[in-house]
This record gives sequence, C-alpha cells and structure tokens, in this order.
Amino acid sequence: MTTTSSTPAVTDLIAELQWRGLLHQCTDEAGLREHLADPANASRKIYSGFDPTAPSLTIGNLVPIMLLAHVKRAGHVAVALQGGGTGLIGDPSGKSAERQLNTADTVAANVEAQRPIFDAVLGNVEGHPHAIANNLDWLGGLGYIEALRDIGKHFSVNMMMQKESVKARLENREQGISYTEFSYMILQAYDFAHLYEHEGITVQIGGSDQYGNIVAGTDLIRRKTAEDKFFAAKQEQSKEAGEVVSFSGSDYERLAFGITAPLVTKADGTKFGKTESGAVWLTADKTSPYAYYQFWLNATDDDATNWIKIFTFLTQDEIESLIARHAENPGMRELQRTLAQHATTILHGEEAMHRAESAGKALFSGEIADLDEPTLLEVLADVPSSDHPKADLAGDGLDPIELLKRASLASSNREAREFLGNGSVSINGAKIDGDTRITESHLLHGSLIAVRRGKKKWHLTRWK
RNA sequence: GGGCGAGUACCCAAGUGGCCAAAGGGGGCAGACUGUAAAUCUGCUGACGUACGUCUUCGGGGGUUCGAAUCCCUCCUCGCCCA
Repeated sequence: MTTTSSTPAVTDLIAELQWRGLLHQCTDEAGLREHLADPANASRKIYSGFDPTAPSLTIGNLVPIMLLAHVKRAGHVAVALQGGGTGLIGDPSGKSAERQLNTADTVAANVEAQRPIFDAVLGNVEGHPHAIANNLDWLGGLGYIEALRDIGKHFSVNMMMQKESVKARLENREQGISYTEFSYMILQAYDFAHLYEHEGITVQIGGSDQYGNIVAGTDLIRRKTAEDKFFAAKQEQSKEAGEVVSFSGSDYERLAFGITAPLVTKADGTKFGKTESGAVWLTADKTSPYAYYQFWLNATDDDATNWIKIFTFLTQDEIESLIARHAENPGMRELQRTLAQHATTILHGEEAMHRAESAGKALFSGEIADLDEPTLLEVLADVPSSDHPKADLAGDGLDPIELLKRASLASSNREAREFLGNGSVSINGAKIDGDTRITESHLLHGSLIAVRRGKKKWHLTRWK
C-alpha cells in the first residue's frame, strides 16, 4: 500500500493536526507553515523520539506515532528515533522522582522489541517510506570532553533550571535531580542538531511534555549549526547583492521547528490508556488484539468523539457524519465500533481486527456452544486455559465448585459458592448453579468446556 | 536534642477494656437495569468452613487483666512546634 504518489492524502499538515485536536504548541506556526509549503522542498523530514524504557510502547506513545503517520500522509518523510542512547540516561520530564537506570543490555533489548511497532503502524500509511534511527549510533561514541566543549557551551544552566521538567524537581527537596537526568535535555537537543546537520531533519514532534526538550533542540541548532552554515550563506548572498549583511529574528527561527500534541485525556479526568488490568500496550504479546479492540470499544461517548479524530485516519467529513449518526442512536455504539475497528486495523492489521471483533461478539453474547471447533478455539485463543482428566466427568460428574477452583475463577470453596449463588457462572454460555454437576454431556467437540464467571472472565478447560 | 500529635483492613476513616473481624465512605467483585456504557438499585468484600464456628489482623515487641484496637512500658515510622 506504500505509494509515493505526487498528491498526498493530506495537503496541509498543520491544518490536519489542528482539526484532529493534535496540535498543542508550535515553536513558530507561521514559519512552519511556510516551511512545509515550500514548493522547492515539498518533502520535509520530521522526527519524533521514543524512550526505550520498556520492551513495548503503550497507547500513550501511539499519539506521536500517529503524528508521524500524518506527516507521511502529508507527503513528508517520517522518522522514528529510538532512544537507545538517551534511554541510558533517563528523561526527567513528567517524572517526580529520580529513575533507576536501566542496563545497556536492557535498553538495547527494548529498542529491538519496540522497533516492529513503528513498522506496523507506519508501514501501511501511504507516502514516502518512513525511517527508523537510533541515537545510540551517535551518542554512544560521543566523548565527554568533546560534548562539554561542543554542546555544553551552548547551554545556559540558568535556562535549563527554568525548564519545567527540571524546575519541578529542583523545587522538590525530597526528590531532587541527579546531574545525569539534569543533562538529559542536552542530549535530546543534540539529537535534533545531529539529525538536522546529517539528515536534513528540520522538525521535531512529540507530546506536550517534550516541549522543553524540543525547544532546547531548536535553540541548539540555531546557536550551533546556524552560525556556520546559514549565516555564511546569507553573507554570500548579501555580498552578491551588494547589500549590508543584517539578520533578523525570523532568520534564526526559520531553521528548525517543533510541534507538540496535547496530552490525551479522558473526559472523567482519569488517566488515558489504563485499564483494570494495567496499561494498554502496542504489542500483541502484552495486549492482545482482542483486548486492544475491547479497550477502544469500551470508550465513553465523549472519549470516543475525541479519540476517533486522533487514532483513526477517517476524514473530517466522515467523522462528523459518524458523530451525528451516533448522537441520534447512541445505543448502537457505531462510534465506538468504528473507532475500535480502525484503531485495531492500524496497529494489528485487518485480519486480526476481524478476529478480535468476532471473538468479542461470541464472548459477550455467550453464544459459543454452536461454534465449530476451529472457530471456538480461535474465539477463546486469548483466554486462559487448563487441561484435566476426562475421567473426572464420568458418572456423577464434577462439582462446579471444584471446576471453578481448577479454572482459577474462584480462590476458595467459599468464594466459589458465592459466585454460584450469585448466578454469575455459566458453562458454554448457559448459566449454572451450585447443583449442576459437570458431566461429559457438557463437553463441546468431545473435549472442551468454556467456563465464564461474571461478564468478562472466561476460562477454557480441555479434557483428555 | 526538647514538646505535642498520629500510625486501624486495598485506600480514607470511626472506634478509647468485653456487645469488635472492627461503624461509615471509597475502591473492588457479583447480580438487576442498560449500549459489553454512564447513572441507579441489590448482595459480597480478612481467611477457611454448607453452618452454630475456627484461625489471623488495629505500627513492632513486652506487660497488666478472666478479657486489649482500647490501659501500662519500650522501640520504630511519620507530621507539627521549639532548639
């Protein structure tokens, strides 16, 4: 699906981000508009950085990835920068306490584990092929003396202490901040400068908590790179024209730009991307496509209204009419369903989305008894399972209390009785009570019994 | 270093000798309703037992008492005030 057609899906990146609610701050909006619209440079290179603090990324990190996707759709080149070097230091932004340093091996493994996520999301977006870089490639060999002389000289400690990420920690006497984390900003700024110099990357995007780091980068570029290249060119140009050399403020600003996206929130004020069972991850090993689909499907009306703009590529018209239809008949939950379908497809592909969708339909209706064996196994693929001897079902059969304990759906006899008394247990979709004996007649396809407790907790038992 | 105050279950919080496995709220689990929602209502919520019950728990340790979350001693932690 990757194409390089001359007419991009999105003609104005800034406007696109704006209506989607993805534009929070910009270092120089007018300048950036001009920069992106320059017909001589139709394709700008734009990057966002990702911290390898875990072997996967969470749904919160999806926002800057979606920003990169829009970059690509707008005909520019999207670059995902993995922080294999900066991850060894630790970003204090948004952190109230000093962090435990990860080992180099852990960081390297995390970088590897996160990489497929970028290909998964960006790979299917039309536009110029995206790129993935790792800042360990240039930070790893950076000498301390060299860094202090070439980079550190451009940073005022006074300015650094004013940055929100640092200030918060300086004001907190309990926590403080180590020199290591204090220096993080310098490294991230250096990344931008390096990418600017060597790769021609001119725009950095990120979450709103990254604004300080991003500005540090544009500042460094102005001080470091600009003084050599830009002004030499300008001087040459002026000499030819016989003019007196002069620099205006805007000359400085037009070199590199930063955009941030707002922090995605939930209408009820709780943290976005958390469920009862923890964070929502972007890899199937940590959050299955089924669970991922369910996360989006369970969005409230207000949240779905905001999120569908952020996490799908549907057009403004499509979204507006969808929201209108939803307002007429909210019970249909077409809005949530569309969000879940598109978001799941973007990350896990269409096939996985369909599987997740039909699994959800079967599991929530409870109508699984009539499914053929392959379908049943597929529907229950993400559900915990266990093996048991078939002989236990012979004769009188098995006590349902025992079954619940074996399926880890109850932790004691007392609890099991409570659930059975509540009418919250069903087998193969049919409710049972404490008197129901589990026998061979309950077996589906000769070897399977699906147990459900409550609405959402399933367990598959296999009998041999 | 001195003075005062506080530490109770997953969290907040009441309880100041027996009626305390410990009020109330939150959270959690489950049921009804519903849109796999929100709101609402109901039940459960230390553990184990069908149950009269048994065991463990009110910062740690020790003591007084027939009996302690509650009284005494001591230690620890936190907060506020003074040095």
